[in-house]
Amino acid sequence: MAPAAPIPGASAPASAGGAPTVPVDSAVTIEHPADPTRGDFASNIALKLAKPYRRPPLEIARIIAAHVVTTATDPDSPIAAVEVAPPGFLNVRLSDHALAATVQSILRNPASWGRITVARPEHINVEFVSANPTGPLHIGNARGAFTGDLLCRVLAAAGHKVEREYYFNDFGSQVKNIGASVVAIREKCDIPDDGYHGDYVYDLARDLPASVLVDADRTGEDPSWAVGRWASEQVRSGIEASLDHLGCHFDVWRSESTLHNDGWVKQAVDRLRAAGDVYEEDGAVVFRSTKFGDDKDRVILRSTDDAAPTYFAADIGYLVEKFSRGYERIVFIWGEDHHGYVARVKAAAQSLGFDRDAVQMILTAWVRFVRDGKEVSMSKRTGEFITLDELLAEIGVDAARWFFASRAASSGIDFDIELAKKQSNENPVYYVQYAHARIASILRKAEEAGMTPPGADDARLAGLLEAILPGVPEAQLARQIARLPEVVEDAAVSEETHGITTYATELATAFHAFYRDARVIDETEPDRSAGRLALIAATKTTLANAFGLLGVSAPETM
RNA sequence: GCGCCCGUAGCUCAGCGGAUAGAGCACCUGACUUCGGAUCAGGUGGUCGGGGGUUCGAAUCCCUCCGGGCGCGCCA
Repeated sequence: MAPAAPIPGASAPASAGGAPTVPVDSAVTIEHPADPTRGDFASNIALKLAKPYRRPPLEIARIIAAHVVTTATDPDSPIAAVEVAPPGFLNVRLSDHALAATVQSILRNPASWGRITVARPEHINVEFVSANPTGPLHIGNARGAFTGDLLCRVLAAAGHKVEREYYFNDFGSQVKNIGASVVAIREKCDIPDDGYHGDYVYDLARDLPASVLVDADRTGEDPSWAVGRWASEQVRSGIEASLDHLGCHFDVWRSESTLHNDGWVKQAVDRLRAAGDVYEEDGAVVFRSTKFGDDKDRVILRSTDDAAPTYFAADIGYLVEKFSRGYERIVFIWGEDHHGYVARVKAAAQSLGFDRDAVQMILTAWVRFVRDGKEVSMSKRTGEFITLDELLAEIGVDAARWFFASRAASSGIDFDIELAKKQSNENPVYYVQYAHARIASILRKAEEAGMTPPGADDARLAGLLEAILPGVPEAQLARQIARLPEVVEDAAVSEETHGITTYATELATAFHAFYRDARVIDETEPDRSAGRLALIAATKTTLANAFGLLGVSAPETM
């Protein structure tokens, strides 16, 4: 739940003289106790120091607590109390003053609430989806879209500079295959065995402009290629429209052919050669990837005259091209069926002289598509699949985003669209959105009653907030609000986003509980009402910003 | 055969070295003459796949077995 935060400088203990130097590693953590009555933060540092100091953890904890308490007598200290709990935890409680200051800062600058700056911001390229434009996106491809879009939002919120990229193949035989399929339908012949059969292929055949065939005829080109290029561009722009509908935008669309035409592939092969990491075998050129930990060496050219590069060769060229743009980190989001590919791409990066750790692969687990409890195979070739568009039409963007955001990338999903439709009304996203709409409603009502929440620069704000925070409902809500930045950090570090949906749900629960116990609009208690209005305004901002991380809408009414 | 991922409540999933293993859905019992009941309070439900080991402490780390998924083209 909480980040495993190393404590800076924790190897310099405060006890008098003769203290051993204690190596502190990531095993020392500060986290939120599962039980909120234990305080706002808990650390296991005393447990970790017990062994090197050869003292009981409880005793060490008491020494540290005594030291912290003396500094906490300062009225401006954010720490209100430090407690020691068996077997040696240190539990720290935040002061109302600190909580009030947090709420105030949210109201002062709502847009930046939850945005943080990590220790080392990077320029990161994230490539995802990258489905070949041979058919519309189906829910299998779509997982990468959800995962990648969410990751990019989180990385950006954490202070990284992020560029989103889609790589598509317009070079290989699949292009010709879809062209041949379209041509076959057009000429009322049977679709070839390796062709495509979905309804969209028939639509393409219907929409194909005659000029494409005429031009091919004039130049003497195989019409399958000419039609294939036309068809794949149609499909690609359809994919872009689907992703747009999802709220997922790409900064760069890169085609494989540009890598070949602009010389990146050749340059990459030359560099591998210069590094002495290629050899020739059976008339092919082979990259010695085993030198860098791969299981076997990989063919990069199918002949020795620099012709016929393999798909892998294009990927190596792509690595060179991407790094030439100055990224410090290059992330690929792949389906787990590509896991065998990780070692060879990292090997290539290393041979090319790049940091292999700057190349990172995130693998998403399989989505099994089930209908009536039985698996249905999805295939663009057979045309049997559920498209992203259908999914979004059936259950809506918000419910779909929440569904995928709630699951770890590594967690396999059984997707039953009938079940998803049935359950979409039960999707927790509505529960959280309801909390947001309810706050909006209260704020509207307050305005009608002539009560506006105190502004961020209202001199009375701090005092009004500190006056209400001793209240249990207020304090619990404020503590939930205050967690957003660390939730963002957690998500950015772990590169998993489901903590955000969990957090948003917990925040909504905290608000609903507050709503039950604390009446906001009360003309007889103007000061308390003003403080509570400020608190729920900050809650609304926090919910809205969490939705922003998820790409989910924040409705004023439902 | 080799490699990677995954087995946690009836279902879908969190937790990934700490304090009593959690949430949503489902099921059961309650709660509105006041700011939105798409709500709230409570309850039923678990050999964390099995077995060893490491540790003060294991769902979490290591070994092993069982079950499931995915890879192991000069395809893309």
